[in-house]
Amino acid sequence: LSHSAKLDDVARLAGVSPKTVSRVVNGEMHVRSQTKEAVERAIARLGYRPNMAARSLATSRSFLIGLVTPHLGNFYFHELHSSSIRACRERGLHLLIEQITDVATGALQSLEDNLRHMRFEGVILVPPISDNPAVLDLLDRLGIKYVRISPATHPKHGDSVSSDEAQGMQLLAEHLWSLGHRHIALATLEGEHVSARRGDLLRDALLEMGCHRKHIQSVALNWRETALQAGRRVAATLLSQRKRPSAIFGFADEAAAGVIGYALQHGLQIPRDLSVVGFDDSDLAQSIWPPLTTIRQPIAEMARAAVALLVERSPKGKVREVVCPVELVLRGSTGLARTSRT
Amino acid sequence: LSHSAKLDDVARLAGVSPKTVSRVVNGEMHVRSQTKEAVERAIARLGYRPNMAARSLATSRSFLIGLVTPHLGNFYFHELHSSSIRACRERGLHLLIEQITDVATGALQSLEDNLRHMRFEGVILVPPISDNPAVLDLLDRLGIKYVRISPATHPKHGDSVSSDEAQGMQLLAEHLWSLGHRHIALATLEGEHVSARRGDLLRDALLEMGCHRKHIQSVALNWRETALQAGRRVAATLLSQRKRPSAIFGFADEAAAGVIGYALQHGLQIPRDLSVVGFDDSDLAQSIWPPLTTIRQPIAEMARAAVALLVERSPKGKVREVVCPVELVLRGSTGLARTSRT
DNA sequence: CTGTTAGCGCTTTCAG
DNA sequence: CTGAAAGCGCTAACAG
Repeated sequence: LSHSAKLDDVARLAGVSPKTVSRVVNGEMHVRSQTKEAVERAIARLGYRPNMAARSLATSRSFLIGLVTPHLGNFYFHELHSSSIRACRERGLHLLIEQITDVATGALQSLEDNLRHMRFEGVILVPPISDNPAVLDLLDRLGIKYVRISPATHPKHGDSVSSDEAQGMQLLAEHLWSLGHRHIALATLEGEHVSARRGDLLRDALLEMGCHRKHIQSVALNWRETALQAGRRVAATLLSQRKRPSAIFGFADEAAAGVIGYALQHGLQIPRDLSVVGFDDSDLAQSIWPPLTTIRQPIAEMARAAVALLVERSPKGKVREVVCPVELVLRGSTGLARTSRT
Repeated sequence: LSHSAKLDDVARLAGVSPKTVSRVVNGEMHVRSQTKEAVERAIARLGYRPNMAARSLATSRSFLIGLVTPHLGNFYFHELHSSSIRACRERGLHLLIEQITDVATGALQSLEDNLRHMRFEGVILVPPISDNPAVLDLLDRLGIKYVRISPATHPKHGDSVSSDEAQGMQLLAEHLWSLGHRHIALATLEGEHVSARRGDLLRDALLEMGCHRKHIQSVALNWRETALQAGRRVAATLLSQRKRPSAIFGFADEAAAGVIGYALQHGLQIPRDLSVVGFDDSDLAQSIWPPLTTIRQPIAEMARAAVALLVERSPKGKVREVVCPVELVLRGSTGLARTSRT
């Protein structure tokens, strides 16, 4: 097992030409199974592994996928990152994470540098970057394929993979409504992207169900604070009102956890006095008490779909939009609404 | 701005030889500033970017650093990952994350495949993988440089970067002791690695301070549940005892948060009835209520040190062990111990 | 200080 | 079904 056997070494040992070895390695057909076996034996004996750089140079492929993501360490992002790594590996590709904190400043230039340097075969855009026009333009200009995860704006602008957010919000609305909740508060994120959109979708679903517009209250949170803090702040605001909502939706599980934390601490019982729902089905959802009723999106599946879109050539400029089903996960944070109070 | 200008194109436009361009690109000296400027102008005009693959092939360098990490999405790991990415970028390297969930099964083989395929220039080992003998052996066998983050076992086995855990535990012990705490419980993780070691260090510090051995109670948690859940479970156990500790240490902020959550929910006030301390100074520490007294380790600095160790050749097989200082972060989760109770 | 030559390890033509 | 030649874009080693 020499320190690094080359293709030629394998060829010599197997008594064939380099090209034949290459064929076997790349799984091309038109190789007699007998020679193929001989080559495979030689490969095994020498512990041969193709040299990525050489292969890249010859094929002008990079075998690299980029993941452009903000600097956020919560469940959703982590899950998306690791699922993407796995999805790439399944196809013999490698994933490089390009973290871009601040789209405003020189970060965009630095992203451009990296994109041109790495020659990614495709790029996955994580929200809210999937809605960032500057990044979209950059990619278009560089002619790099990309797929947008859960975009909320610029429809038909590139391939995308989303979960069925509308369906999720519908499920949540039905669930809360059926429990008798009529005063519902929505904590969403400000800006133009999925999390922000969730509030609208939930409101629409509730209105359609017959909920009074005035009984739906929404609070837009900013990105400065952690979702947990934001949740606490929202709870503080909402629960100090004379007329309190009987249920609160948090744009993410972390926010919902913040709401619960604040409520418990101030003597409310959940779900007796307040129902809380989240989004993501993160590990937190099961870890806190009471465990969170929430919506699960199939992140691993979404990552796999994204890589597939990148790899499989799109049919003649057709924009492809994959939508994955979501699931309502019922847990202990929701219960019957108590008879209305002042 | 052609779609991909090569070194030769730049050379032609600048009226110099390819080698000279190469020199400029790689910042070698011995280039007259006049020619250098001409080359730089040509590079700018053509939007030239070196081709990684070609460069790799020629230099037999990969410009790639691997980060071997378990599948864990909490603050510590996220911070370590993104800090490492940045640290690599600062040196013109790229970081590839190799996630290895289950060291037992074929994961080790798959890791070997990847390591040999990618030809990393070095590998960063995240705990508890930094203590995994199988992985260490593999790396030694493949002759790949590595640096262990916060190893707890196999001392002197490769370069390492740690935070000064003993100092951290000392600070925590002093803090709790000075507040009058005499019955202290330690929630640690089972196994042989940093988090497990913390309990011992804290116990030692407390003993030295004069704490009765019998008044230090420790609970070892397993990896099955989330840290938050583990924290809740520990709290449930400890707080149901006749003789309750007046302070609890959680091996990580998440665990401490679990303790706090459980305690609040069961009518205890913090820190009036119970003081809680954590480790990491994660975002959670500031987000929950009361905010957590904890130890901060300088993760970004540690990542930078790790990359530095990988890049700068070690002096003649000397094992280098970098230890970074930690910091006690005082917040609201600790307070004076109440006069002892039954 | 600058240029020339050769080749990194693989894959692509294009012939057998 | 298999092989020979040429080259991907860059840099090493040597010359000048």
